[in-house]
Amino acid sequence: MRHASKPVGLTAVAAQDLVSQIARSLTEAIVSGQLPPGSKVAEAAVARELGVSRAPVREAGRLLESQGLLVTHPGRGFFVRAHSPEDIDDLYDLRICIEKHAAVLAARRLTPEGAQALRRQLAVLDAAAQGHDPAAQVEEDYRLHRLICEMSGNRRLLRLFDDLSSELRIVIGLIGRLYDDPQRIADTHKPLLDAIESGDDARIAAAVEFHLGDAWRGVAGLVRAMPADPRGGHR
Amino acid sequence: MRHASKPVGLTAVAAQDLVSQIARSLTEAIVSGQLPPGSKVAEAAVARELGVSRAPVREAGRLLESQGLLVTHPGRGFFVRAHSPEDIDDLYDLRICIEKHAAVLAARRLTPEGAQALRRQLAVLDAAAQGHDPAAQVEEDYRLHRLICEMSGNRRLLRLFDDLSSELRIVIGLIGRLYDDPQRIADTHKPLLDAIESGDDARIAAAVEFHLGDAWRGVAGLVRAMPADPRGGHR
DNA sequence: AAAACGTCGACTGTCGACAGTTTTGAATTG
DNA sequence: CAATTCAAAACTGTCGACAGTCGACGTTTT
Repeated sequence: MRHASKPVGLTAVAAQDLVSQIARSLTEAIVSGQLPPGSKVAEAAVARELGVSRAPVREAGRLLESQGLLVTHPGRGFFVRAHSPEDIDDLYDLRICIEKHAAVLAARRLTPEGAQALRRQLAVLDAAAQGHDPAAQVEEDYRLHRLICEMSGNRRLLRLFDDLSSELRIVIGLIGRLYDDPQRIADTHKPLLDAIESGDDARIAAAVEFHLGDAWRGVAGLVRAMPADPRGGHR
Repeated sequence: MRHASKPVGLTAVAAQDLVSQIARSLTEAIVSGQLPPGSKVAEAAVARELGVSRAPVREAGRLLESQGLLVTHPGRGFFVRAHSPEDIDDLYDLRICIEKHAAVLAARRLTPEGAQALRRQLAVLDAAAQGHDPAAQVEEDYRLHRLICEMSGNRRLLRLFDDLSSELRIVIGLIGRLYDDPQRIADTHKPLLDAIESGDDARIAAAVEFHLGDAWRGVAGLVRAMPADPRGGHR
C-alpha cells in the first residue's frame, strides 16, 4: 500500500446550510432582546436583511417554533414567544425532573475522567463568575449542566435538555445578569458535583433540587417583577 | 353595529392546516408501516400524490423531524427514522422519568372528578382490550397516560409526552399488537391508578416504574428480535 | 478482475411570483 | 371629536422554476 488512498481526513466541511445559519441568527436576536417577546417576525423583512429568499427563513421559523422560541399564529406569521410566569414554572419543574434523573444516571456511570471533566468545567465557570462576565457565566453554567446530561448516556434526554435550554435562554437573556454572586455559584454547584461523586441517589436528588430550585426562585421572582409584557401571553 | 359584517364565526376552519394535514398523512403512513424505517421520503413524490406543491411538504417534513419521526440528511432529503434498540431504551427511560413525575403531580392535585375520569378511561381501555382491537387498545392506553400528564398541570410536560408518544408510535405501530393480554392491562394499570389515589409518592413511583418497565421490556424484546433493520440506525 | 474515473439522471435547496387575507391608515360620519 | 367605514399596503401561504449536488451506472485504467 503506497499512496494513502483515502486516509488523510481533512476537516469535514460543514454542508449545513442556510436554514441553520438563519436560525442561529434569529436565536441570537431573540436571546439578546433585540426581538422582544411578543414582537412579530416578518419573513420578508428577515429575508431582505439576510439577503436570502423567504423559503429558508420560513423553515428556520418552523425550527425555532419546535424549539419553543417562536409561536405561529396561522395567517399572521411568527411571533417571539412570550413566556408567562406559569410557563417558567413549568419549564423549571420539568428541568429539575430530568436533571435529577440525569445526575443519578451520570453518577452511576461516572469514570475518573468524567469526574475530572466536571471539576474542570466547574473551575471554568468559577473563573467566569469571578471575572464578572455575565454572558460567559450563563454560557459556562449551561455547559456544566449539559455535561451532566451528556454523561447520563441518554441521548434523548440530552436533546430535551437542549430544547429546554433554548427556551430558557429567552428568559435568561432578558433578565441579563442573573447570577451575580460568584460565591453563590460555588455554593450551589460544588455540592452538586460532590453528590454525584458520592453516588448517593437521594443526596444527588437533593442537590439538584436545591441548586435548580435556587435558580428557579431567582428567575421566577425577576420575571414576575418585570414590566407586564406589553404584548401579553396569548392571542 | 347592525349587520353581522363578518361576525358569526362558523367553523373557524383552520386556514393554515395544509401543513398539518400533510403531516398527519405522513404520520399515518409511517406508523402504519407503509413507509418503513429508513425509507426515503421524496418531496416531489409526496407533493404529486397529495396534489400540492413541494413547499408545504417540506414544512411538514421539518415538523415531523422535530417530532423525531423523520431525519434529514443534508442534500439527500428526508428519511423515516430508524430507531436503534438503544434509542428505545432512551425513550422509555425518559418516559418513565417524566411519567413518574407527572403521576406524583397529578396525585397532588387530584379531584374527585379527576379520579372519576381516570377510572372511566381505564374502563374504556379494558373494553378495548377485551374486544381484541389492537389499534384501539394502543390508542386508549395512550389516552390514559396522556390524561395523567394532563392532570399534572404542567403543560410543557404534556407537550413532551406528546413528542415522546409520536416517536414511540413508530415502534409500537411496527410491532403491531403488543398488549395482547387483557389481564395484563388491568394488572399494570389498575395499581397505578390506585397508587395515584393513595397520594403516596413512593408507591406512585413504584407503580409507574413497574407498569412502564413492563412495557419497556416487551417492546425492547420485540425490537431486538426484529429483522436487523435493512437500513440500519445511522448514516 | 478490481478499483478509480467520468457521465447521466434524479432530487434537493433556493428563488421569484401570485392570490388571498390581515393590518394599517385615512377619509367619513354621527 | 370619537367612532366607524373603507381602501391601500403589507404580509402570509402556496406554487412553479432553476441551479447545484448526490447517487448510480457504465467506462476506463492498473
